Amino acid sequence: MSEAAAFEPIGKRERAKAANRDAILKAARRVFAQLGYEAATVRDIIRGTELASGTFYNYFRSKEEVFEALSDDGARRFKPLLRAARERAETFEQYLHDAFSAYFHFLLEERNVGERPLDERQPHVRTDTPEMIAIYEEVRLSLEDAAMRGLAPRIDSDYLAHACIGLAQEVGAAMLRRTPPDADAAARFATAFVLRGIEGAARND
Amino acid sequence: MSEAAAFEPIGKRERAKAANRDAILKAARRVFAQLGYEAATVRDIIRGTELASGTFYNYFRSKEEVFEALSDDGARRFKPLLRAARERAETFEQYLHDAFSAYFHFLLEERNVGERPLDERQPHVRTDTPEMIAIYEEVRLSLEDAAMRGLAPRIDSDYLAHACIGLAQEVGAAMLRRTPPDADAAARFATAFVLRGIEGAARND
DNA sequence: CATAATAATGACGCTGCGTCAACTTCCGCC
DNA sequence: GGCGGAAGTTGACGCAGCGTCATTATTATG
Repeated sequence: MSEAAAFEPIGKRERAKAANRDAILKAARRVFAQLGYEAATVRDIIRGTELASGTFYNYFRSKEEVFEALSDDGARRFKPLLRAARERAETFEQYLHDAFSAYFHFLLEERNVGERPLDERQPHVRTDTPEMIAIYEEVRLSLEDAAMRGLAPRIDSDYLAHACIGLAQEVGAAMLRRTPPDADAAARFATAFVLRGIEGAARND
Repeated sequence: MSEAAAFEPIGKRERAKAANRDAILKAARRVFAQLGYEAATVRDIIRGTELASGTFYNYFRSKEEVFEALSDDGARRFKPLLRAARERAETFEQYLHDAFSAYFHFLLEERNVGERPLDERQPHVRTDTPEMIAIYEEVRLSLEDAAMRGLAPRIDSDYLAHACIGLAQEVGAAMLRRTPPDADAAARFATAFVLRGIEGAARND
């Protein structure tokens, strides 16, 4: 026992905190999926754990903050994929395809983790957490970078980034509604669309 | 007095109902703008009127339903603009431009009506009301129609419609954040982008 | 082992929810 | 005109979730 403790450098306290935080996030994911974000309450979340109601507030200030933590989490897992696509890409088209493909596959996986039947009546909520804003920046920088290197025409990169993101969001949502969802097809669509779209928009600056 | 009443065909009851419903919607618009949708409560809304709390529930089942009514309202006002653009258009490009232009100008006006300082920290909420779904259908049909008549290539019209809508939403939001917002520039961007984008996507079917 | 530091607990007061019996207002009819 | 009933309004009520905080339990430290 004592040896086991010796092998474990971090304190019991620290471990418990991490575990609690995790339990809350896991429960929240479940509850949001089941009841929908709007209907869910802090009490519902905490009931999904072994903890007492007061404990929740040692970790998060509100339901909203939990949601942000979850989004942030997703964004944080996704960002490296995007960056990898950027670094790996040799052509602009390849970058676009990899980025969209990564996003659509990511969406698929996330949905499966949530394993909800996806009852499409609940209002869609989207928060702009720091990590999500960072993703926007990543996209914008990639596009500007490509423009700099002559791979893509110069263009209003702010609008362009937003156009790509909006497109990805909506096409992604549409993809998820299909049976079976085909992330690769969606990625091909988006890539082709944006690739030529940029040329069109460039002509118009 | 009696003549005035005679000139007024509809009953007092009916008029009061319309007025109450309207008062609630107006108050809700104000409250949502001021406190943000999430933070707003039914009580806040009803306090913004002369009515009693119970009366609210004679008109709406919940805050969500009020929000849907407001969105529906917006969508209902916007739809004719879209349809007009479709009927007026002689080229596909013109249709696209008119549609985007209508949307971006519509956004600008709606914001001014709300006259909020637009404190960009509140989460963005989007509900798919019947009227908004109808708009999606309108867009999709327009695009299919254009494809049929050979004005635009045949293409996955579901993805395409979603791409256009997502693009319009995000670019529209970005436009609103600029000072001053330029709806025409945004419309030109979106039109050019989509016009060529479609060609690219078509090649990929 | 004693003591301090830290975190978990759940009862508490408060606020908003949706309901409903009582009340008010309006309409149709004699 | 005025009476009866339908339609609509009202606000108090019971209930549930909120966020807090004094208390208790657990862990770290010397």
